[in-house]
Amino acid sequence: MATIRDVAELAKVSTATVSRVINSNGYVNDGTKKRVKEAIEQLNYLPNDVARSLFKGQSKMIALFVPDITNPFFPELARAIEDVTNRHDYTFVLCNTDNDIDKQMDYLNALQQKSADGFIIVSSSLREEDLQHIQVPIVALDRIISPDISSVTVNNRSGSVQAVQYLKSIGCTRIAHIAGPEHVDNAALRLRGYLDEVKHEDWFNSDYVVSGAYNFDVAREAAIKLLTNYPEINGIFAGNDLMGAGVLNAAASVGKKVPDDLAVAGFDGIAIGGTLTPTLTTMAQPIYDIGAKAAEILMTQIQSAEYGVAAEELTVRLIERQSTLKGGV
Amino acid sequence: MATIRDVAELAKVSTATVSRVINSNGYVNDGTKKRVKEAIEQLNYLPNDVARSLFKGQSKMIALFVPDITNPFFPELARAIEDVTNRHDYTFVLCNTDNDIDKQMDYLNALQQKSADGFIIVSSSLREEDLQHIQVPIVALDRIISPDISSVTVNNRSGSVQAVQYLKSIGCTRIAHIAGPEHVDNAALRLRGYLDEVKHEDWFNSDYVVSGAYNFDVAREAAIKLLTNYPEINGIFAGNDLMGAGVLNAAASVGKKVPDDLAVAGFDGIAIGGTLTPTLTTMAQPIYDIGAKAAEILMTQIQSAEYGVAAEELTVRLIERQSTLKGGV
DNA sequence: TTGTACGCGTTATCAA
DNA sequence: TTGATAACGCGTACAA
Repeated sequence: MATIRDVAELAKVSTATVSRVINSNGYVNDGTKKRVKEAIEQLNYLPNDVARSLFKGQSKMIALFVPDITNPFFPELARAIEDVTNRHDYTFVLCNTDNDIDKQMDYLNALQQKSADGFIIVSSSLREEDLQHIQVPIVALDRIISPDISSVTVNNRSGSVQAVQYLKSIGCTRIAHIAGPEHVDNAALRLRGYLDEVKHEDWFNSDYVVSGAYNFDVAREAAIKLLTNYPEINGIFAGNDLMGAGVLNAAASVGKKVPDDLAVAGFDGIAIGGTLTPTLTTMAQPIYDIGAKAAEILMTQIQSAEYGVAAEELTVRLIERQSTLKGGV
Repeated sequence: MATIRDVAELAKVSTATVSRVINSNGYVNDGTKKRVKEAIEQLNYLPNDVARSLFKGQSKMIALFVPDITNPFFPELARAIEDVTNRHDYTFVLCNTDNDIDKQMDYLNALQQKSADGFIIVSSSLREEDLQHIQVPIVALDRIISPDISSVTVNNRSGSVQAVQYLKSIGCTRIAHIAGPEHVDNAALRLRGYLDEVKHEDWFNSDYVVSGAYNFDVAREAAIKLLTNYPEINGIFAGNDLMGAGVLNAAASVGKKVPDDLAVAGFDGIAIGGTLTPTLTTMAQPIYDIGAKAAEILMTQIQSAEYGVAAEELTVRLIERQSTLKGGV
């Protein structure tokens, strides 16, 4: 690897001049500029980013923390963030945290030692105080960690209301809910939204709410019990698409036809919803937009130290698919 | 952020001694060692990795190139690699290449400038000559780029043979194949495996092979046509699980019951196969193991310059699920 | 318009 | 057993 000194020698100038040419900084004669550029070309010179980082205290590197990239919600999010990151000539680091506090703290330290310029964090365990020693911008996703930390979220509660209203509108008269883990903010909000819309119905029964743990198998078993014990149920709102898939499979097990006997809607809008049989109606989060927005906010905050705190709430939208469209499939 | 000099001053020693303590290098008196450690503790000192990298020419950072992390095959792969990477105190960089040559070259250059220590590459476009200027270890996944570059692959061809044999064994007498893109190595191999097993059957008909482009919708449409034109087909081997999902949906559209009228098997063993209705039988690649193996090889090669070339071929294995198990669902 | 020289924070060599 | 110092490659005051 050629260094700036090699270029300087070949072009018969000082390293300072080469540096000026590279960074289009300060005055440099057109003739010498040309000589320098030729030398760069000839030596196939590329500046050493590590030396730059050491000097600047910045690495042009940002990191995304997710619990597990294997969770189908995160790949699209990661893709969006990486796209923006790359467009700005930043490097994208991915960290799987399993929501483990120690792991997150370790990543945080390791990346600070590498002069990482910012973090985008999806975590249901990290608290404000865990982040206080971080000297670079942070954007929280999916939940608000503190009023001092920028965030991008969606309208989970009203989105759920909308989903349940939709199920009613297509004729469902007994609607159950498969809920996610109580301690996860968005799961709690989605349950609230469901309750907002059904708790005053005379048919409402608290047994219509069961826990599916955001997990396919758990949701499947829960749905089988539900449909067996309460055959009158003709609509299910699942707290996420993965559990929606479980409900679909459960329905087939107990001989309920979807959507004729039972309408099913999920939440999230992950890609697999469109590959199920029947394809799954869902309240879709604008996953790509969430990631892109978060990355843009982070880029802005990195560039201008005093940017303040951003708090964006994006909007979910209904995607109607076969699981609620009678005469579908 | 405290520096090594701050620690040195506080402990009344030179930076050299602090360095020795940090890296357990060379002799240092127990008493002074203690003083140094206390100073480190007190100042909350963490060594600056950028300075270290500059000195060593290594960054403790490796990168994974995938076409698109959104493709459901890659998250589990990425997870495995990141797990190993993290365990070795390396940082994991993720790059989506879209299989675009220019993008890959750009990433390669950018990461070399950052002194990245190694690359794991999934690419159907990168050629040996594109990689010749890279000075650090590379592991190729899913296909062999050159005999000089380490690789981890699976037995696509014999795996496909096995899949088709299995379909025969459960009673399929007319088996079609939805193939992936011809120019993708593994798709070509899987097609070969299918042909190995059926081309001499008297019922074999070249129209039984259709292209599904490794895409859900394309495969779905292709399968609908296939099942409509050739109602005698009672088994379909899809070149990957995504297309298998498309076949499942197609079957529902044309009123074919899976698995009773039609058995379906896919390839890859991605997680969504287990969330479909019916769940999808598949020839599963050991995705996590592939990633972990690749990462281990890379780590070894980074540590010992002269390690030679590794070429591992792992084995796919059949996972029987509802789509081929009569009496299932 | 250009060059000199220092500093960014480490590690390793050499001498003491 | 410890310390002074050069080097890693770059960017920027400051001087010329």
